[in-house]
Amino acid sequence: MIDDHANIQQAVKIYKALGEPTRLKIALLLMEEQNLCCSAINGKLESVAGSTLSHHLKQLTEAGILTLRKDGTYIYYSVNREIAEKYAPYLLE
Amino acid sequence: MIDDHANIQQAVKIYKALGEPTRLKIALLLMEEQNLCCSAINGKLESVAGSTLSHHLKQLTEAGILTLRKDGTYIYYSVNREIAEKYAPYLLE
DNA sequence: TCGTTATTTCTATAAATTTAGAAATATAGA
DNA sequence: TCTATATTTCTAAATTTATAGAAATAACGA
Repeated sequence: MIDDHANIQQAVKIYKALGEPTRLKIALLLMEEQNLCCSAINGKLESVAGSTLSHHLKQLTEAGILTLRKDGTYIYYSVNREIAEKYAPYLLE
Repeated sequence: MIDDHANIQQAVKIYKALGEPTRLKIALLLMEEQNLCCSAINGKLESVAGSTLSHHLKQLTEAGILTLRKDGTYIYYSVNREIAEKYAPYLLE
């Protein structure tokens, strides 16, 4: 049955998160250079408001695509490679 | 550079297509059983209007996830395995 | 404590997407 | 040709999503 598929909802979340240009670029950026903080990511994207970036990072994180590490005021993001391999190896190219 | 990535737009299209529950289910259905026609697919989904299904199939096809073969009045859909492997091996599980 | 920087939450608006009914198109068979 | 079935296109309504400004929260260093 189709329901054998582990958690279709989770997969939808992952693909929805990656199916938006800004978020896909964020994921690709983080594949090139792990452990970037919000403002570093923002510096590499063209004109996105902080609040918008925060919203995108939240979606990517809630989908499990990104992990984060807090250090003081900063939050460093990285790609979860296991998720990328299983759901979107395109990111690993 | 991030732009080394072949056709980010195409990847966005693919992930956007898969990031919607009905469309992801269609793709999973077609992994189980290739060469289903519109109405056969519709019979396996709960209550979707024909026009809605048509719209979803169009998106999946334009993203390259599905291929089609016309035979008379019928159109048979299948998953493009190369695309699935590269972008969404989750489908192959 | 104060001021600065990093990030999030709240709120509203604009844009995009999902959905389906109705009409249109296409093809097969009687 | 007529009829029935399969699928698409057109249109519009409802829902969701992306966006950013402003205010809020958090943590650092002076």
